[in-house]
Amino acid sequence: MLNFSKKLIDWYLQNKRALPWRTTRDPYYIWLSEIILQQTRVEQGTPYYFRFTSTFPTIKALADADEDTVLKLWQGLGYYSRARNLHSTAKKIAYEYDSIFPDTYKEIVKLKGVGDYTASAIASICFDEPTAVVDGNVYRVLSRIFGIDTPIDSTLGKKEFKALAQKLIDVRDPATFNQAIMEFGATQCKPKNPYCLHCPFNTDCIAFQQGKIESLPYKAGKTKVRDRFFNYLILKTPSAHTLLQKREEKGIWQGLFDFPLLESDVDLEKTELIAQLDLFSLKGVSGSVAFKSLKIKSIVLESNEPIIHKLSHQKLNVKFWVVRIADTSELQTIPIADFKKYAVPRVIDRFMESFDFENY
DNA sequence: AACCCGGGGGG
DNA sequence: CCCCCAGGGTT
Repeated sequence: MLNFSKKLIDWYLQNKRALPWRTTRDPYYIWLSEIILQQTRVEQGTPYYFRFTSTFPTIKALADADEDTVLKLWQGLGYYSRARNLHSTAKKIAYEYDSIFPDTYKEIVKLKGVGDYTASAIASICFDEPTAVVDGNVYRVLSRIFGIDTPIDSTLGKKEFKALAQKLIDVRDPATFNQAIMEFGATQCKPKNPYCLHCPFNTDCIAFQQGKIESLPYKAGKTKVRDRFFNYLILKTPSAHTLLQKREEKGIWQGLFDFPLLESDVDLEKTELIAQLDLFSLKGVSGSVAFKSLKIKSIVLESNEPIIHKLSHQKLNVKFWVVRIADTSELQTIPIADFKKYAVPRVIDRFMESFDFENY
């Protein structure tokens, strides 16, 4: 096509949104925005961008924070490894690179939590390096305009689209080109109901000409969702304390806190739960503590129906059980009033918003 | 190559 | 209900 880049950039200059990170080329802010925006819509990520830039105005401020503080600020955004890698990389840049952000794609892509897309975005936007970004928007725009049906979730597809984007990029202004193609995908060449009728490419676009807009981009993979059954035990002592435990192991919500969790293969009734509690243990002050060894006063299921919490590839069936126990020195309990200081999964935060600890 | 990792919103 | 979002890491 003749002058793809010029058409695209002309469209962009007329239609771009005023986004907060578009007022700077400081690699710290661009990097931060890119990490926040991974698999995340602009509207969802923007409040977090403001939160982070105001709490941590410099990369050193971020580096010097506790990981728990960073995770708390990230709470609710999901994909928490992004926050852990963000913090780890901030420390590295602050203390090994004297707070100087690396300035080439080759060096940037080595950073933890930074892949091909993010490195290309930072290198082009901050340092004018002509390396093409390929995100979900770019797949959509290129697959449609050029009529490419190679699966975007295949190795071949990734290579093919990267090469095409790299061929098309405007080496005179890669920063604008990269942002333009993403903006175009986000607001014009949308997944559903794109604005084809007044699209600057509608005479070129193969998908539009052939009526294939709905079927492109093509994805081969199918994500299968597995069912899990979570029983959270909300301990309550006479002094209004409860127990939160940090999730250290790999898996969902690593680094966040939650209540003692008994996972089962199926949904449990109260008698079944009590049977399984025989073998259940908690993280205690010194080693694990058998649930049986506690002085149980009552166990009450908070709501009859499990709360359904959907993740991309898991369907969580969550029940909250309130367990009144006697005071014990075996457990490092916290005042329930301190709950809000901890980074917790969304499903727990939401539950606690409408839960009255006093009633039990 | 396949799988894992959150949460929200649009249609 | 399904799909997608300024993807990256691990196995």
